Order: sequence, then structure tokens, then C-alpha cells
Amino acid sequence: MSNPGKDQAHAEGLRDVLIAEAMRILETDGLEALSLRAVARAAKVSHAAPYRHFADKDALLAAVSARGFLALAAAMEAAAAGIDDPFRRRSRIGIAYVRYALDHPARYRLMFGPTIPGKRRFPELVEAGERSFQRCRQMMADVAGPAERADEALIERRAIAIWSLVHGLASLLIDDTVALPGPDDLAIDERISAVLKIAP
Amino acid sequence: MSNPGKDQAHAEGLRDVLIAEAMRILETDGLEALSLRAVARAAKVSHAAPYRHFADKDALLAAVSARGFLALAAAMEAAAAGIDDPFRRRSRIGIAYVRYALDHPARYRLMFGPTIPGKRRFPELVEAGERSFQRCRQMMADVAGPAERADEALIERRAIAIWSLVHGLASLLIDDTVALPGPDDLAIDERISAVLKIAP
DNA sequence: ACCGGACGTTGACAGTGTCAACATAGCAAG
DNA sequence: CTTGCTATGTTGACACTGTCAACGTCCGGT
Repeated sequence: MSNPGKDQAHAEGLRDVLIAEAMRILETDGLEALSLRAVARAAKVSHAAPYRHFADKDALLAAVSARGFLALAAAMEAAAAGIDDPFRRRSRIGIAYVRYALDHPARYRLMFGPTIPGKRRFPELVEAGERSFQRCRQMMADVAGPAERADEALIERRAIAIWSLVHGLASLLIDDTVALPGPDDLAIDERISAVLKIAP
Repeated sequence: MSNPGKDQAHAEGLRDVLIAEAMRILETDGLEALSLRAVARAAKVSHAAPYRHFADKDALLAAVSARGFLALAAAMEAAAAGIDDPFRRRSRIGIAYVRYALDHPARYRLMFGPTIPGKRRFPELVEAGERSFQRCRQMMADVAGPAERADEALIERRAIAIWSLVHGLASLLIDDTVALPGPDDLAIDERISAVLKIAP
């Protein structure tokens, strides 16, 4: 020991440092700036050091993506907290979802885009994604009538539909394919809501 | 002339050959195999030849993407042809849209994904995308009542909503984030329809 | 005391996007 | 016909990337 110059890298587990630096680069400079070597430089280790902790570049990206899904689930949960009416809750969650994408566009693109091929290979990522989707299913079950609630296939289809809607909107917005309509002085949440509430 | 060995490159305008080869590579080997040099090799020209016709790799990709949008608009148009009932037409168009994505996943990913940054820089691409969206607006105007039809903002929001739904579903499906529910022996179109018709 | 394994570094390799310098062919002007 | 310009294509280089093999180094268990 007695080596204080070893940076935080060795102190706090290089693996977590790499993930953290990758997320920082993602927020600051976007997806195209996120190279393995850039991450290594940011963590002040050599360019091949990440290979002791990740098999692949894809493995690192998958870890980042998984954290993104956990944060997304948390944001949805936070938006739902304290709201009793299930319809209001659904609305809040949808808005929070789109806002999350708008607030972290590069991260969201990584999570859903084609950057990581064969996402299925990474169990951590699959599980984190499943958690978000589970919250979505729950939300749709809550707004369903007591009779419908038993029909699992119906709830599943509705969950997919609402997720498609919300993900599609987020995706079109951050990839600059459409612009959010409505007067600029209106709060973003209101404008998101105006689009979402059309398909109930 | 009298030089028959010059391949089709010089004969039919290298620019179009490059775009065609790029689309072929995209269909066959996917997005990650689509490099500028691979396209040049496929067209049997040197690795820097594309720069006489495209400023950038992004410019080539934008041209490919634009063709993709035109083909998408054509597919939607074909699906609508001969259907008189506007609701049935909307349903057919939605199914055709998702099918297009499933049939050409790599192309679709390029069109909507983050691969081309700042799509707004390419007017050809913007215009081609706008044409697809225009068809979508038309479709929503057709199913609207006569009173609603005048409310442009309403139609716009509805068009965005339906596009979000359909694009979100397509996107989730081809990026392997969700699986299309329903029995396997049911035709794909039916299963797509079952999800889409939930949000009318 | 020794040794094995976990961790990190160095150096290399092929592949990529991009640019500058060079070649060439075809056409316009004199 | 000669001259020269422009459009197009080629060659060679540069920096950068993901990846791997070979090499250190240091710590914990036998």
C-alpha cells in the first residue's frame, strides 16, 4: 500500500469507474465520442485495461445501458409516487418516460438503438429492461377494469401498445425526426401530454 | 470508348452504383458491415472514389436513408390502394409500416436510428421523410369527422401519435426489445393488428 | 519462501474515415 | 490541332479504433 498516487481507479474498483466515465462521456459528448480508448483515457488507465473487466466494447455498453434502464425505472417510479388515481398515474409515468429520453438523449439512444447488437447476450441488460417493462405492465393492469385484469394477454398487448407509443414519441423526438407541436411557451410536459392523451 | 472492361461503374454513374451497393450490403450483412471502403470494394473502385460523389460517409448514408423513406411511402401507398373505408385503410397502412420495418430491419434502423447525426443537414433526406409523414397526416385526416378535419393542430397531434405508436412498435420489435405476443401460427399481420388496434 | 492468479501496461495488427497529391480523360476555347 | 480546364478516379498517407498476445507486478494462500 502506501501509494496515494494510484487515483481512484484502483481504490474503488476500476470496473465501476469505467462505467461511470462512459456515462459521463455519453452525457457530455454523445454516442459517437464514446470509444473504449476514450473511456480508458478518462479513467487514466492504459487503452487495454478495460479488457480485464469487459470482454468486449459491447459488454461495457451493455453495462451502461443496464444502468440506464434502472434509472428509467426509477424515474417512472418517482413520477408515480403519491398519485392515487391510476389514470393520472399512467399519464405521469408516460410524461416522465419521454422526459427521461429528452433529458438523456445519448443514453436513451444507446439503450434502444442498434449500437449494441444482440442485446439478448447480456443477462444484466435483459433483466434491467424487463424491470422497466414490468412497471409498464403493472401500470396498464391498474387502469384496467376488474374483469379485464384477469386477461393476461390483453394486458400484455396493452402494455406493448403504450410502450410503443411512448418509446416511439421519445425516439422520434430525440432523433430529430419530428418536432413536438404546440406553442413554445407551453410547458414541455403539457405538450407531451397533449400527444399522449390522444391514444388512451 | 471501346473500353468494355470499365464495369457498370462508369457506364451508369458511380453515384447510383454506390448507393445500390450500400443498400445491398445493408440487406445482406447489416448496418455494422456497412463501411465506406466496403461499398467502394463492392463497386470495384478505389477506397477514396466515393468522396467524388459524397462529402462524407454520412452523406452516402443519408442518400440510402432517403431511398428507404421513399420505399416506405410507396409501401404505405400500395397497402392503401383500393381500400375505400378510411378506417380499414388506416389499419392496412399501419400493418404495412411495421411489416416494412420487419422486412428491412437494417435499412429501417439506419433511417430512424442515431447512425446519421444531424439528419437535418440533408435536404433530400428531410424531404423524403416529410413525404412519409404527409401520407400519415392524410390518413388521420381521412378518419376524422368533418368538424375535426378543420382543426389542423388536432390532426397534427393525431398523426404524431399514430406514427409514434407504429414506429415504436416497429423499433422495439426489430431491436429485439419485446417479442410480438400471440400464437405463432397466427399470421404476423394479425398479431401486429392486435397490438395496433388497442389505441384507436 | 514460493508460486499462481488477478490486474494493468506495452506494443502490435487490421480496419476505418478522411485528406492531399497525383494521374487521366474528355470537352471548350483559342 | 493544340492548349488547358474540369470532372473523375487512384495512391499513399495520417490518426483513430477494437482487439489480442506478451510482458510486468503485486498480493494472498500453501
